[in-house]
Amino acid sequence: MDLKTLANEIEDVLDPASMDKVLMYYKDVQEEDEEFMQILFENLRNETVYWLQPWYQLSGCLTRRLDETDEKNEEKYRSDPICKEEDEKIKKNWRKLIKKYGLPDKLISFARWKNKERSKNPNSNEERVRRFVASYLARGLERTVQQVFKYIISHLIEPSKRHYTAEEEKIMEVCFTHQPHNAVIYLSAILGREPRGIYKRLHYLFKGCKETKRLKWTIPLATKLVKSIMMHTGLPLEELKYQTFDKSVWLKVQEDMNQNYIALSKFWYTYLHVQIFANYDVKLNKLKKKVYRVLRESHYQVWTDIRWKDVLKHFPDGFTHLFLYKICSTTFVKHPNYLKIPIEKIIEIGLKKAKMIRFNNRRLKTLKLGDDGNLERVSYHLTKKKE
DNA sequence: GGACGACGAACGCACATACT
DNA sequence: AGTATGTGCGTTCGTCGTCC
Repeated sequence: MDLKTLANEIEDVLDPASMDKVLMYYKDVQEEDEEFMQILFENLRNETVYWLQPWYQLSGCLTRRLDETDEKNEEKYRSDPICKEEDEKIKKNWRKLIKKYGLPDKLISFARWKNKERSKNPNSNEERVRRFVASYLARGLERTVQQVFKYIISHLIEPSKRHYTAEEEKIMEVCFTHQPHNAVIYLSAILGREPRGIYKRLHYLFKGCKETKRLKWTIPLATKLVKSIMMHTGLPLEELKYQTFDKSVWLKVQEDMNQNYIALSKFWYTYLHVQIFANYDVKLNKLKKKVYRVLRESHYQVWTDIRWKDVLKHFPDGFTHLFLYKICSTTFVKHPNYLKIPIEKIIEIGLKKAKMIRFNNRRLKTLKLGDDGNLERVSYHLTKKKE
C-alpha cells in the first residue's frame, strides 16, 4: 500500500472512518520500522566502534547537538550544510554497513524509528546500536554524529520533496480534522517529512497570522518603508546598512505598512538594500559574470553546494547574499535539473545567456534619499535615459 | 518568450519544554 | 543525561503574473 492508494481510499475527509484508515497505514509503517530495527538490535548488539573517532564524534548523544563549551581541541568540524561529496560518502558508508552485516537496505526505517517505548538510557542495547550505526555513517566525515543522523532523517528518506501533493494534502486534512494533537507525529512518519513544515501548516490553520497582500512596489511605497524603518530604529539611512532589526521593530513597521513583516523584510534585504547601498553603476550582466567567476574558483560541485553568504564576500559594499542568489537563480530555474548538474555546466549556460545582446544593458535601478526625504532614482552612468 | 518581481512554502538551525 | 516534541526565524527553492 502506498500513499496514493491510501488517499484514494479516503472518500470523505470528515468521516471518522477515514482517520482509522490513516491510522492503519501509520501502524503498518511503524511495524515495518520495528521489524528492521529488531534485526539491527540483534545483529549489532555486541558491536563497538573500533575505528578512531575524532573528538567531535565521541558524544553519547544522537539527537542533540554537540555542546562544545570547554573543548580545547583544535580539530574542527564543518558546520555548513552537508554537500554532495559528503552525501555520497554517507551513502557509501551505509552500503558498506549493510553488506558487512547482511542487513536489508532500509535506511528509511532507521531514520524514521523513534524510541518511544524502550529505555532511553544511552547504555541500553537499543541506544548503543543506534549510536553505532550513526557513527558508522559518519565515518571519515568532518561532521558530528548528530549532524549526519539529522541529515539522513531529512534528506535520504526522500530527497527534496518540496510542495505537498494533492494526496498528501488530503491525508493531512484527515489528521488535522480528527486528531490535531497527534497529527504531526503521524504525518511526519507517513509522509516522510520533517515535522517542522507540518507544524507550520497547523499553525496557519488554527492561529492565523498577518495576511500578506500582493504589493506593487513603487518608489513612494519604498520611501514609506524606509521612513518607517528609520523611525522605529531611530537610525539614519546610512546606519541601516547590513543592520538586523529586532522583531519588535518589524512589528511596528508591519503596522505602518499594513503588510506582513516577513514579506517586508524579504523585500528590504533582497532588493531595496542593494538599490540604496550599492553606490555605483551596476550592470546586471557584468555582475552575473562575476558570480560565475567566483563559482568557478570555488570548490562547489553542484548548485545546492553554493554558500551564498560566502559568495557575497567577493562583492563590494552594499550587496546582500539574498540579492545575488535572486539575480542568479532566475537565470537557471527554468533549466531542467539545474540543481543536480555539475557547476561547470551551470557556468557555461549562464555565460551563454549573458551574451544575449538583448539584455546586455540592464542596470540595477539605484536609489538615494533626496533632499526632500524621499527616495529618488540615481543614474551613475552618463547616458541618462528618461525615467 | 525570456527575465524579473513578489510571494508561498519547504528546508534547516537553534533552542525550549516534557518525559523517563 | 538522554530522547521526543514544540516553536521562532533565517535560507533556499518553486511558481505565477507582469514587464519589456
